[in-house]
Amino acid sequence: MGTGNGIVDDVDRALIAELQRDATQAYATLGKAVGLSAGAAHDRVRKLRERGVIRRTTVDVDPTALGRGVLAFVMVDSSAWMGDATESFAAVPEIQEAHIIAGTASVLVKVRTATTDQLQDVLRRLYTIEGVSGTQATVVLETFFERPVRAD
Amino acid sequence: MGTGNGIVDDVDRALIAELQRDATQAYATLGKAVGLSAGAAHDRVRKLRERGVIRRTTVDVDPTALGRGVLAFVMVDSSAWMGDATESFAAVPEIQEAHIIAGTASVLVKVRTATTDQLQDVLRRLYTIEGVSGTQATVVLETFFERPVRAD
DNA sequence: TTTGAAATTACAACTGT
DNA sequence: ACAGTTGTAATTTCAAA
Repeated sequence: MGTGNGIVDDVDRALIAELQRDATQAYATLGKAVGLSAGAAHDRVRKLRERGVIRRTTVDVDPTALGRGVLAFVMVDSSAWMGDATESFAAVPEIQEAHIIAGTASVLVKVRTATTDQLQDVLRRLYTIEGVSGTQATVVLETFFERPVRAD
Repeated sequence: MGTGNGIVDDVDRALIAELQRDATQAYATLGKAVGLSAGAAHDRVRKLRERGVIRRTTVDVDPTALGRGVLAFVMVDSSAWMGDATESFAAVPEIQEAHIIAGTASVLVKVRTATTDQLQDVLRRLYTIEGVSGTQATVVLETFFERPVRAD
């Protein structure tokens, strides 16, 4: 069960850490950083992708530059089981993450909007999801940091 | 003030959306997807990087495969101003994100550990940060989705 | 599984429009 | 600001250990 098929050794972890830092670097550079030839580094990274350890190569953007300067976390209380409400939350583009949480029957969502007015509008739309009985929004004043999952 | 220097037009947004989906694709492919030549696409992406709109190219990993299968959000209450406690939180490797939030003097952190025992240990270490007076941990049972910031 | 080399392909800079 | 060209550099495949 789970995705954890196969073993991720220390070299794999070092490769992943390097790729998290900069996925544009050449395999020769990458290999040198972990003590491997370019070809060997290429092979291991390919396998990490095949096995799903590396899910994708992507870019990190500045949310403010894209008009998503307001960040908030919203607790969504519900009167029913929300286990298969994925699509309902995914349909709201401003929602970046959605998690089912322990405790009360709730979903925790991470929301990014341009303004607080738009945040309010997202809350309104959350109430249209079946089973949703309440929301508690927490607005972020300053982000200390957001970083990749530690690989080592 | 802010990072939002210059304009991000619709073509830039389309480029970013494509790169978020797959940053390994060639500039020729990327250009075709948005109706640009390879060189023009390359030019615009370079400028987006220079301006800091694109912060870095990185890889998304499966947390479980790296032994970070337990996800929790922790509200950290404090008796003092936490405005310059960045380093204290950054020093805890299991903390993936840390944000100052409105309302009470608090920090919201996103934590990933292998086990709930390790989560407990992180909570213990949080209490060693000066000014921290309490924590409320919320464990995630299931993640619906985690996706990039919407570019369009 | 790694290395090393060869063929393919993409990158990155320049020029012209 | 975009397209086309070109030299340079990287990727990717393959044979061999």
